[in-house]
Amino acid sequence: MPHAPHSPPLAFSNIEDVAVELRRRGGRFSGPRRAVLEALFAAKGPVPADEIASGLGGKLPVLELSSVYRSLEYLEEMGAVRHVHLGHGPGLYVLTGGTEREYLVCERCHEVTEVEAHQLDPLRREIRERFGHEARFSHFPIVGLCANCRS
Amino acid sequence: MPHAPHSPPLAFSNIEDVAVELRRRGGRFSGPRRAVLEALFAAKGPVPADEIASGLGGKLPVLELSSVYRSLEYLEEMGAVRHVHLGHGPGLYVLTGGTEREYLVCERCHEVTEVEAHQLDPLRREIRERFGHEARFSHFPIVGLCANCRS
DNA sequence: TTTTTTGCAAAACCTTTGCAGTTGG
DNA sequence: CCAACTGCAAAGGTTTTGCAAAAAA
Repeated sequence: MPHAPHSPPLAFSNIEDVAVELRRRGGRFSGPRRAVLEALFAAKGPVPADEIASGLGGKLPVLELSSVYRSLEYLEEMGAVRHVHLGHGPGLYVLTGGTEREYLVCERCHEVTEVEAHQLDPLRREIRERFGHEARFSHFPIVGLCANCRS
Repeated sequence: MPHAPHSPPLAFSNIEDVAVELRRRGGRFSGPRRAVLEALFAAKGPVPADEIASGLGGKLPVLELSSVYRSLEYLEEMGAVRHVHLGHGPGLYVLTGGTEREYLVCERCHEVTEVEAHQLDPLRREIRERFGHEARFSHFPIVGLCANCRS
């Protein structure tokens, strides 16, 4: 499947893959780091740190919020995780790898539409040609009116 | 949450125009509101609330930060002001009206490029056709690598 | 005078940090 | 064992809020 995003997509398809890379870098695969990864693998979309800390509503271990932030920071540095800001709330964390997703948010009903990154490639080309800027829509969403709210 | 005024872009070209509309809505044209507007008219780009509060570096009156936030909120509700988030710092406020501007930010060198809104119309069309979403790029920037950092 | 708005202080919210103790390798 | 990591507590940065006093109309 030919989609060539920008950076080499370290696709970690399971927790053990992350553990291996983490140890390769001299890191330790601690309880909290494992639990954060479990939460992220279990989550269906981007999640805030405090939801991870509270064990995604009860099924996973409860963690110290500051440790969650530190784990997320570490995992982000190693490229296993990224975060997005879809509005005014807290940052939301997702696993990288697999099919990269980007976000459209409706400013009226706040509906969030996930799209696969390569679906925005024509836009990226347009922007590159026009402004020389290589757009990633990976940190902030495209905000506007969804089809419903337009009418 | 991103709120852009959906109604016709009221273009206020000077402070008195805002004052008139403000009073028409039953509001009062107080000292702080005037000072906030002066700061925004004086600023060359989007500015954070605390810079407005401190009189843009000395030439304008010093205001209470909470009053600045309240004034900005009011002016935003009446469509004279909007705010953007160009990164992880505080929100940045700008006047609406006149030539609307949108922003491209380089994720490496943090350079901010202002573009006139209509320059993004082809992108908007593309997005509308593809996702039915009427994009405004007015609240978050388009983040990516600028021409320089790409090479 | 009446209602809105301000100033101040305090809190709320999200995130980071210092440090002593614990733990993974 | 020892560096890396965690828990806890505290602080940092941004924005909001409650309330009595001040000011606009």
